[in-house]
Amino acid sequence: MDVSLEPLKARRLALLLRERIASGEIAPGSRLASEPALALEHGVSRVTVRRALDSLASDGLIDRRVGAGTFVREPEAPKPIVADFANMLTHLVEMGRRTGVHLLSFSYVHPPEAVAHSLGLAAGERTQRSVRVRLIDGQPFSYLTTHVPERIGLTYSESDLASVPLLSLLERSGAAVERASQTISATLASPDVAEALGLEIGSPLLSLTRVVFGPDGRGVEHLHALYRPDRYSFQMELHRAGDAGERRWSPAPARTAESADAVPTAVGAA
Amino acid sequence: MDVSLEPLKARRLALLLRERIASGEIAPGSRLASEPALALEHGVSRVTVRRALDSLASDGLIDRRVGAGTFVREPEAPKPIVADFANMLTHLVEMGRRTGVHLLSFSYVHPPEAVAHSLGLAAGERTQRSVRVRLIDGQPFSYLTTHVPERIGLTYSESDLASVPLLSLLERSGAAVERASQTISATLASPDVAEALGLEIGSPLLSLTRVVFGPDGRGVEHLHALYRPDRYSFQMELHRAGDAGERRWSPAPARTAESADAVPTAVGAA
DNA sequence: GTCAGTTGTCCTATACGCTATACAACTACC
DNA sequence: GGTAGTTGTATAGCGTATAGGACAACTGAC
Repeated sequence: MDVSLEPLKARRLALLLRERIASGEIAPGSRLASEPALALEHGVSRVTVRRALDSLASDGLIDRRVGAGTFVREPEAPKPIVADFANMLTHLVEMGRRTGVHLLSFSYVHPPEAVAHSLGLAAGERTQRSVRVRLIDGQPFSYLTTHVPERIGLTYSESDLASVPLLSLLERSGAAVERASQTISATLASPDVAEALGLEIGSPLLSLTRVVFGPDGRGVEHLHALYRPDRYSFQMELHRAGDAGERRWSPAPARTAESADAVPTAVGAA
Repeated sequence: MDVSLEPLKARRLALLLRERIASGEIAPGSRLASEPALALEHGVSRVTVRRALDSLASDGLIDRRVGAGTFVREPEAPKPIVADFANMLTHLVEMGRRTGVHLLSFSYVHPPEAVAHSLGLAAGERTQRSVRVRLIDGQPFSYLTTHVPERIGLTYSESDLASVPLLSLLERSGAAVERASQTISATLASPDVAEALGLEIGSPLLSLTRVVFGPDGRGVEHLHALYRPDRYSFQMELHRAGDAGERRWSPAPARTAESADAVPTAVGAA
């Protein structure tokens, strides 16, 4: 995908409509508001509206019919992956086997201070840094940047990383994983990430930062993952735990990956 | 909040630099490349570079000193709220008491198809729709849209909703909550949400969709929440559960809100 | 102090995103 | 068939982002 120099207002409107379509707020098959109506609604000229729609049309999201209107196309979309939480890492390992991986970068570096601190490294200690893109059905859906302390990273090779899930490699090397801490947030696609994931710059991304610790309490892996929200989201079930008046809840070891995939897409794709 | 119309190339460069700073790739306190150097490196004019830097400076990310250079400022982090997962709803109830709420909208409507379906409503059945903005320290951080079946919504008033947490209202009305299903994703700020949260249109947002069910299996509440990622993020601890070779993990009833706030800001604020 | 290098400010010229308007071709509906 | 409403196309003009250059004020190192 070429870096499309889409102007400001047009780009914003395109992104906004894209989101509404992806979230099901505008149902597939239904007619979009007319170009003049959209222009009025968003306070832009019709030319700008058309540029935004051009972008959606070229991505096959909408169907324009002269004299009739523009319609939301039925998504031939491969259903998004829904990651379950209760057995999260298990699921990830399975996924690593089912999906493809592109290794974009592999090197030993001095990690950013934040990474070094979270891993508990000594000053000046190096890490193995890898950047990978995960694919499902040939479509990229996640952009992973990992840092592993050099002493551990040396136990496997670059080609290992391109084929075997990292968690398996870590266990194989004897660096047992004991616990992990992770944070979920949201961010925008920077140019390099956008290109790798086939997105426009400034598209929304799910962001996950996970630090995995070994039994000795030392950091084993620092993962920064960026997900395309239209192809990947997190799903969990909460069940009541505790007395009636207590209002305590806990995540439940919910459904399997298969049943989770059967979740209504309008919810799962949000 | 004025919609700052940041141009194309400047915006891109600003985004890129913002990411490099946030990720720690450019360490706090260190000097940035000079403006002419950045211009050359990114193939833009110095004017454009300066516009990008203006944006970062106005956000307090960098410090420009005439004759010396521009430096990455030490983040005086306004600590973001970190929501813990294990006891999620409990935390939410507590938060509802500590934080402020603005009720933006309150009405009875025919819900979108996706909402009606997830709540298990009959065709044509109405819901009570409310839009609220949550504040912490007077700063908005979440935009909540809820749908509650009409029969339940009638048990409390508009003013109740503006002061008492919705979950408490539901329990007070006898509609005991049994389990919930939720999905986490990411999206962009639409104009109305952007204004309510004090953001620019197109800013990234954490998106959470939760459907709460009663003991009879019927839907009690449909919540669509949008969070400012710089003020709110999700945090969880994962602990190994199961045998050594099994690689099973489960969320842990982790730390309290206080200790969670002590998480390195570079991670929590990503 | 000297000097290379930095940010701050101003200028001109060009490129282009955006608006506004008009009209043609087409479609769905009455 | 008529008609209102739609998308497709073209035009002109305005505002502004961008490029490129020049100079001043300032800093830090030598």
